[in-house]
Amino acid sequence: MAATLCKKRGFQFTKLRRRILELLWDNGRPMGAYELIDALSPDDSRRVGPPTVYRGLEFLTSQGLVAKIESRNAYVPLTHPERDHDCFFFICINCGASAEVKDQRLETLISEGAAQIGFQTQRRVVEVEGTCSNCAFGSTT
Amino acid sequence: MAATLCKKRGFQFTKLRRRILELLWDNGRPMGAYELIDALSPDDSRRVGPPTVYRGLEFLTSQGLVAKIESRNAYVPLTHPERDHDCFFFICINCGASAEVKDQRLETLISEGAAQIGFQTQRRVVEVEGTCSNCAFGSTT
DNA sequence: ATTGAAACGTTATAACGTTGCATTTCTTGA
DNA sequence: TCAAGAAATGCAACGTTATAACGTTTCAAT
Repeated sequence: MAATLCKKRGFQFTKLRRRILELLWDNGRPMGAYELIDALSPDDSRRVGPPTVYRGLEFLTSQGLVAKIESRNAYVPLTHPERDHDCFFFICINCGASAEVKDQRLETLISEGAAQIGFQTQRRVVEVEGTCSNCAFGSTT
Repeated sequence: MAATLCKKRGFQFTKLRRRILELLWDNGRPMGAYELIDALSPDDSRRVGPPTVYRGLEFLTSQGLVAKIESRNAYVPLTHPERDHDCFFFICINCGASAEVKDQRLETLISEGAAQIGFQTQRRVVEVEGTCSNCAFGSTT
């Protein structure tokens, strides 16, 4: 996991942070914070608390390793932690799969609109909800 | 309020719905559901319950009169209920003001991207967080 | 070893949203 | 006009998502 290397920005890539990131990658679709809590909590041992997970997510988000899907209160791992661009997402309302997209033109368009009203952009949230090609096919089954 | 007329799509524009919409317009910035509950509840009389407000918001949203700002769990009144386009928003993280924008090019760009991956778009969430021109000026005070 | 900062654990609680069912209001049609 | 049915609202309880407050552990650097 190249993530470990990325952590040489002077921040610790702790066991907790690694586990959260791995869970997100393994899961394949956005996970809620409490879903992560369940996944992080072995049946036998003590259950981790919400703050633990939220702090982990906050850190990973600050490093560009994870993004929150605002329209679903769920979190996804990102493929481009190097660059600090925001990503855009297509999210299937049927299967929950989310596709990360980076579109320079979209960014430009938004920045342009912002400039026109003297708005200083700090974060872009672009989430497109709909049906992915897989689920569209199977819809008549 | 032209909203009343818009209601002649065969739906009732009840007192509750009207009040919620008026509160949103009067407030000038996004309001949370529980903020609306407070505003709807006169000190003397009985307090309205969450379902009441959420149902109102759901109706107004379905009619294109209100939109939810996903990144803030808050709701804003819309200026173009006639057309069923999604709107885009610039939201000030300092003062909370939100500016509604309709940009055909942005819509086109997103639809294009969707088409490329065989994605059938149902709803677009575009929210740009940052600092509005007003707040940027005052920032050194 | 000591210490100071960062990370984590724990409990409680705030904030946001939904379910299910009872009651009221509105409409419609004899 | 009035009964029947549909739509809307009232209400209590509950579920989900997120944070506050405070204590403990870990770990790197002296």
